[in-house]
Amino acid sequence: MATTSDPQDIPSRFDFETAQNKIYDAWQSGGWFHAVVDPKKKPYTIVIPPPNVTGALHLGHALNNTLQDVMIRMKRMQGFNALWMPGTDHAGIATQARVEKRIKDIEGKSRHDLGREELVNRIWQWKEQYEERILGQLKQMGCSCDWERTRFTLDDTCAKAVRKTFFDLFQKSLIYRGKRLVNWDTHLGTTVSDDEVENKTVNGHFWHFMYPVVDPKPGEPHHVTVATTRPETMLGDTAVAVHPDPAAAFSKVESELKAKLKKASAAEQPAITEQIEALDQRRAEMMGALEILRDMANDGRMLSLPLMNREIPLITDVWAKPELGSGCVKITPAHDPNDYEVGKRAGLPMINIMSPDGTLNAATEGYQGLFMKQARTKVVDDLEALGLLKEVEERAIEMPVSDRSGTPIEPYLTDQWFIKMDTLAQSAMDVVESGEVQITPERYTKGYLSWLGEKRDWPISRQLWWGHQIPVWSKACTVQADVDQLVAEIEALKSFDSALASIQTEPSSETDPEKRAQLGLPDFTLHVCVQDASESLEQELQALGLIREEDVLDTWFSSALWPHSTLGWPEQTEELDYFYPTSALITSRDIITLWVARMVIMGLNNLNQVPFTSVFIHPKILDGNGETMSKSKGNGIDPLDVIDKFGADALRFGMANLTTETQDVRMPVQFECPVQSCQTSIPQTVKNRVQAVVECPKCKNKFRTQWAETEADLQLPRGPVISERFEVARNFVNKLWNASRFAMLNLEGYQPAAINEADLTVEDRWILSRLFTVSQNVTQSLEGYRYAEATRALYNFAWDNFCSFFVEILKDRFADPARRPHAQRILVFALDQLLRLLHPMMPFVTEAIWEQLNRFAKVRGLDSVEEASDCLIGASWVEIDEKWANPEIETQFARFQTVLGSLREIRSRQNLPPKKDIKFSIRGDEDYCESIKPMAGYFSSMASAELISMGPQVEAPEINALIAQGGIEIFVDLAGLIDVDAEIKRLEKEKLKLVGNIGGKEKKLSNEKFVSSAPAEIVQRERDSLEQLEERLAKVESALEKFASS
RNA sequence: GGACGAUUAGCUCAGUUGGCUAGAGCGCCACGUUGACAUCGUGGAGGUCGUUGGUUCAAGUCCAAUAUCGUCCA
Repeated sequence: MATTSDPQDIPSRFDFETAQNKIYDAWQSGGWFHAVVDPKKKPYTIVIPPPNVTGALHLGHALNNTLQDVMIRMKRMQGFNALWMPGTDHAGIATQARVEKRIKDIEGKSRHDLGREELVNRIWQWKEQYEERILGQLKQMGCSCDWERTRFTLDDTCAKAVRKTFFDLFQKSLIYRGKRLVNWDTHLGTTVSDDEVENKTVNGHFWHFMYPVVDPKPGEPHHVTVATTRPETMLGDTAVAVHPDPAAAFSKVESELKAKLKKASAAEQPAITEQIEALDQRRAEMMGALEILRDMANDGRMLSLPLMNREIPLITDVWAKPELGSGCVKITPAHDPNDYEVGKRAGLPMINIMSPDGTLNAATEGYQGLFMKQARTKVVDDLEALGLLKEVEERAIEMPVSDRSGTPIEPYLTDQWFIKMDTLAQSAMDVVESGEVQITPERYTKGYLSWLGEKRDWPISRQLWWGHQIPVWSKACTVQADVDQLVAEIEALKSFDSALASIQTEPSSETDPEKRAQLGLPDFTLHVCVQDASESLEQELQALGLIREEDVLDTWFSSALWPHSTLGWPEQTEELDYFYPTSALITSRDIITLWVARMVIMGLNNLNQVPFTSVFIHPKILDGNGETMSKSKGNGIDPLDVIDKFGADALRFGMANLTTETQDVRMPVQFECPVQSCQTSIPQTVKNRVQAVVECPKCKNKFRTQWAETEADLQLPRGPVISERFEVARNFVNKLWNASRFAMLNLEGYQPAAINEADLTVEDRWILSRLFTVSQNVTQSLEGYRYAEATRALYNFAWDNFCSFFVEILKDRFADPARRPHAQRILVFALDQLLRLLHPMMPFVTEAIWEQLNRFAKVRGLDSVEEASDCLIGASWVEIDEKWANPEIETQFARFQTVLGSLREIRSRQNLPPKKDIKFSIRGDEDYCESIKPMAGYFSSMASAELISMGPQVEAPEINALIAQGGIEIFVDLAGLIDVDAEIKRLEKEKLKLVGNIGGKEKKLSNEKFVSSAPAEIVQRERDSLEQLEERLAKVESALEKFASS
């Protein structure tokens, strides 16, 4: 940014590196980001989707935050009290896993070596470091967040909201504790939610085992065969199931296959027919045996579970599929979701065979201490030794894997806290169905509704240390009398207050009293939930022997409160009153259910008001291969690298430019050679993106990537990963900068004054009319989240209208002292408006130009002049009076553009140097010529062409080049210049094209149906167009004849 | 298995309620640099709109199948 007042010193490139920090500081010190409650203004609020403190921001964040800032800046300029609430998320499991791994890698210590307090301390240190980095990245991008309000999902304000909410739901009995089969991450030692589990297809085996039948009767088999992909779970088997009605099951499968066959295409049919035949054969072979097994089950026959010397029943259950395997299925209720359901239906015991660390527990006798994988080998070997292994099949199996640690998930039966979802989910469905909350693009509402529609209870406890610890103190009570006594004791406590503490009794999950007695299980567990951190009550409860729940809450619990917790809830702050509900939520689609739905639920529960009225779901950025970008793949782009190379404005404009409604976007990425003199772009491939060191194919120097680890590799310079897709935007920034530079260079002697409408030239009216259209378009597009449309409108206007025509025309006018003052005023006004429109997308360069414009033309305007605001960020949004919309002027200007284009084309095809002056004439009707007249002078300045005559009777020069279009003919006098061959070639080509077009039109118009059915105006348009084409053809033909005869 | 999206120029993408010769940027070709900009200017080449059927006077656009890719859910 030039600080001198001499416009000559403005550099021809925008120095964004220097400008960005300076401008950002100025915005901050100007207090532009801080929104204070002001009843006189309308609020506009966005809460940031808080980035996880797990690591630095990636390009997806850059996109997400750009879109928010664009909206906030526009609304701010429109006069709204715009608040963008920033903050970060503690991201429970993700962050803890990350820090634990780091400590393990560097110090070789586990979390248990450190202890809870120390580990949490370490994570706080990590958080401080990454939060600073993340917020720094947002600032570099130009985000205008209200930093004074920055929140963290684990800070005191959020903690208060969490405890209040938990207490409220607990009191309403919407939170409960229960035994459930959960996804267990053995590496991290915690439950993970379904959403944190990824299913992978891997090559595995399908083992067939034989379980001996106890005392088989004559005619009954001595063994039952079961098959499994997880042999080790057999140690926890409590039954084997067979279908209660095999015949019915077979017919059902058969009729399904037949139905499918009917619908199937010819290509698919043979395969299905084959399946039906196989089924028939199988039925014939197996039906008898299955029926015997079914009868045995009904008769209460027992099986002997090998290795464990336990007897387990043969039962009937529909989960057993006669069409698969042996038709029998082993049931392990504590370690498989489907078996769990069977176990519940049949009232089977549920034997947990695993410890939290993933080793087998005492229930497995000889297998205790082995990891599941080791146990698998041993179980298979042992069964084989007993002669009970029948067969091993190779097979692709689905394996659930933890997102966070990459270890296989073990289904595990354990006590967890849940939120009951039925009424809560319904409330969140209602507000979307009624349109109170609107999701854009609309198609995402379907997923939102169907997910909520399942109303699955939400498991909220996590066996972690990093997070909000569950505020519940519990104690087991052997019998009811104990419960009553304990409740009385609690209620008698000095600090007890029924408004602040709520009591729940949880009956044992073991419903059989005898078994409870046998296993020494209590009848009840008493839970006390304490609303606010109250040291005295907590101590008194502990004195009574109650122990605080060690688990923490799912990280999404605190995120769900984000729109109101950040505004101070549960305190009734004036901010909450004023800024809530927020206006828009802008986020990515993968967290619609995890986050968006839950915010709606919690907002409604806590405030009886939706958290936001509009949700925009933006696209995802994929790499050139269509894969999602991620650091673990090596195809991730650091927004800071893009900013370094192209500037923050280019990053932002580029991001907005690819935000269309329908599509995810592919962004091919490259390494950039870090050698200053080289900077070659090296396309990323699946191969080179995982290498630690890459060699530049051009300069042969090596550079390191994110994978570099060895001392030697780390010595190499780093090669950033960038994408050339930001070049367009960078060039656009530069174009704007230079057009503005042109303006500054021509503002000497500028005198502000209102513009007299009568003085406006055609091009002035044209640019005003365009400005009106574009500003409308941009405003409407952005308000509908159609960012790409807005960028296109701005790009085309700024480049094609403003720079290529308006500024070019002004060059001529600036040369004339009489016309200069007016030209200056209109240019200053147009630039002023353009800057405002571009500011939300490209805040830095527009602010830099604004500052210069203020230096040379602080007072400006159209109908009246006034002093412009010091900062563009605080300027008002563009509102052009509709009176300037002028279609006639746009048509008139288009004629000028056509003539100019024709001249350039002739020049190009005749190979005439740009500076070579030419003379030309136009033959056309009066009206046309009249409309060209005011701009006739610009043909000289813009095409070095002099208009020598114009009118209906103009004679063609003896030797000429011709272009006929739009009902006129343009003749360029080429005496002594002409390249006849080029001219003939060109004319013939045009003739060919015209003949083709005319043929098409004639055919269309001779079609009786078209003429009679199509709207009259469409038919007329076709007729006019045909007439014009024919006219043009006649002119081209006569020109050709002339060359032929000469 | 279900839901949703995509398929248009070599590449990345636009294309409103069906209606003039389907657009842009990059890349490519030709020409051009002594005052806004070579991160530029001027001109040009390049597309049977995935495939097949249907509706219509008229289909890139609507409908139905189908193929391929992607995302989410099971």
